[in-house]
Amino acid sequence: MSRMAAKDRREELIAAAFRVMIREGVTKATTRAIVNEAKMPLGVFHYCFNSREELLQEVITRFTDSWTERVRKMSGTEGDLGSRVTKSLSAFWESVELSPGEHQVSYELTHYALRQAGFEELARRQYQHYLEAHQELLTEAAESTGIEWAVPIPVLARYLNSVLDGVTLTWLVDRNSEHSREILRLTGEQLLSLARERH
Amino acid sequence: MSRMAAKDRREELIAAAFRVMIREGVTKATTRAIVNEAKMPLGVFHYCFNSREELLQEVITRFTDSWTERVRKMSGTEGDLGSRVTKSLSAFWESVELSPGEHQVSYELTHYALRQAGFEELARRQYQHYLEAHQELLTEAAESTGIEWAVPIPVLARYLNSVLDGVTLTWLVDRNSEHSREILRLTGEQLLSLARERH
DNA sequence: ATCCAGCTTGGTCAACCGTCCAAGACGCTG
DNA sequence: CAGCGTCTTGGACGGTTGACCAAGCTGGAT
Repeated sequence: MSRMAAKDRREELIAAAFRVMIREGVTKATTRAIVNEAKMPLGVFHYCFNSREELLQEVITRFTDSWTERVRKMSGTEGDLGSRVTKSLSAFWESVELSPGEHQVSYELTHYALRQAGFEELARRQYQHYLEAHQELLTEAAESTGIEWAVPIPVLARYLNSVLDGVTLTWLVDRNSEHSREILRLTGEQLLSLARERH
Repeated sequence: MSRMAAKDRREELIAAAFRVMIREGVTKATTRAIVNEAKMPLGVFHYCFNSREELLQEVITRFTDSWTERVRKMSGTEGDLGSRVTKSLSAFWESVELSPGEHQVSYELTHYALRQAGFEELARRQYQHYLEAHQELLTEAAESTGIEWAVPIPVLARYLNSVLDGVTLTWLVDRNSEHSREILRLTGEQLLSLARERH
């Protein structure tokens, strides 16, 4: 194998682990499966990482960061509240149908973290960031369209996050795209009914 | 060990497996952990089950059946639509806070089934039954209070199921009971806004 | 040219896993 | 009591896993 800095190898291993997880699930992402995917000898693994858990931790944090960033970019910048909400929800759903594996892995990682001693905080941080991203989305939408929400933003953000989580999970199981889209449309309407003129 | 029919041992093993899963997670429910929990020698396992998968399959189907039955019993039988909805949602949430482990295991089993070859159908059946249970709940509530839903029942049932799934999952991570209850209250209101006089 | 920190590699280890089996013990039936 | 289906048990097998290590290699600094 050509010589490579440990830092660079870490990156490639993380990317390889991510691919394996999407293809075969988190539990199947063993040290051997990962180095095999990265086309590296087994010994590399524990030269770059102290443990498999350390890699998993890295995967989780990167996953969280990349997804929150993507949520932030879903914010539309023009049009009235209705079209902005619709556009955001459509963008979300597009990402789900485009890469279902990523979302499936996301759930698996959450449940893995909830069970793994010392990882609970990572799961909490994950959802904390999701909720904050949705809060920003709602806040910005309200401010730039001159309305205010009839419900506290943190609660509304959690409502939004929950619906998206639930509809995604259900879709991952039965792949009913038609009904899923209907729910997002319905959710959009419900959201609009909670907006009122700023007093 | 005192003599016992294989059928009876199967039941005890299933129950033991269930306890182990709640305590330590689905992946930790190994054949040895299960027989140890049931205080039986290891050899018993493959005398009662052809494989670990066969046990898992049994656990999943029983879990599904027991939960759908519980959902059906959440249907209130008196009062107007508003109080019935509130009561059902409260009953649901009570069950979540009372036994979080069961719900956590439910998610883990779903994701396990989605990855296990030949188990996809089991996961589909699980959510199919949940959706049907919610449909019955909504239908019965509408009929006995003289209203009709402004949205097709299957879609509304999926909406309800998604919200409950999402809020439960989020709560399992951050345990924010206050906000979770707020969401259920909000969901109840949204539901009521979708009910109209039968024409 | 020498040196040395950093990188590479294959093999090895103990632990754990699902599965299987031989040999025996039990208890009902004829 | 003899026979036989059913249950019981401890041990064993092959495979996989995370982790570790000794030995060698590489390439830039001195």
